[in-house]
Amino acid sequence: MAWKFNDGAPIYLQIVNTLKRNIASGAYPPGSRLPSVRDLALEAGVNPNTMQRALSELERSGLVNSQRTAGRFITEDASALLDLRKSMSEEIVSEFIARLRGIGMSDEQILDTVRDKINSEHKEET
Amino acid sequence: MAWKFNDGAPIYLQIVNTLKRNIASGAYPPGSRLPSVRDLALEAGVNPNTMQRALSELERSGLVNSQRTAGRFITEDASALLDLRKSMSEEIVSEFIARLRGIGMSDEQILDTVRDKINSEHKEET
DNA sequence: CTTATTGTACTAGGTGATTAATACAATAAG
DNA sequence: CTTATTGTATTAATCACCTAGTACAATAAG
Repeated sequence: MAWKFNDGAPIYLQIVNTLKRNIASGAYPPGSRLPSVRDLALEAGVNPNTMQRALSELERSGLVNSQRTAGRFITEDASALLDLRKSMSEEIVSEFIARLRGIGMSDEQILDTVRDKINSEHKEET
Repeated sequence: MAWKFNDGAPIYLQIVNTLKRNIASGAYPPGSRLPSVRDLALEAGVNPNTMQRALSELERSGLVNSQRTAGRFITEDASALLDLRKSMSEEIVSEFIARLRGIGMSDEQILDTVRDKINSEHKEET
């Protein structure tokens, strides 16, 4: 089934984020082989060129490396993966706090909001 | 000085968000008059048409109303502003939690991360 | 060796976003 | 009344993104 592309941002950038997320979460383990460009494109429901472009971006960041005819592989570099995870959460948290402050919320309110949200979801155990 | 446009999302959508943020935070008080389309475009560093498009979007959501030649005004509807603030924070928090969960973080880790981030910033009082 | 698969490159076309340059009616301000 | 300002509409041109289709060299698999 095709992946979901929400905002108006370029699809290839959204794909990059999705792939990064899958790498950071371990869904694509270190050293594992990625599906081929064509298969990934089919899976995502986009043109192979678009997927190729997204993968080229990942290449530049060193998270994956391509071996001409054997396929693409996730880096074995454990520290790179730790860095990825850390930098991603850093960015996500910073952006989150900045956004809520931007609409006039205090730090206490921000923390409370997160706590409430998590707790309210845990209550929904029917 | 021109506004900052980060991601690859369409500028007019980013402008809509910026304006919503300014309304939600009270930077643009209820009933107050917005700068003209041309002035806002100049301030944001975009073409007047782009600003016009963003403002038309805001119009549809009922947050502002235009009076032909007198200018544009923020709605006086206090409840609409409360709703805006609430829905914006709802969306921001939901997206935030989903993102961190997406890279494999537990709810406890998420809460800790926010707490740490806020506390670490408070330490920086030279 | 033969063949299928892989990453990669290239051209072309369509679409939407953005800019540019005007133009106009309504009206607040003088 | 006259004038400047306002929101709004229109047309055209440019650019990035996306899709489509094709092609090629390298190599793993048979």
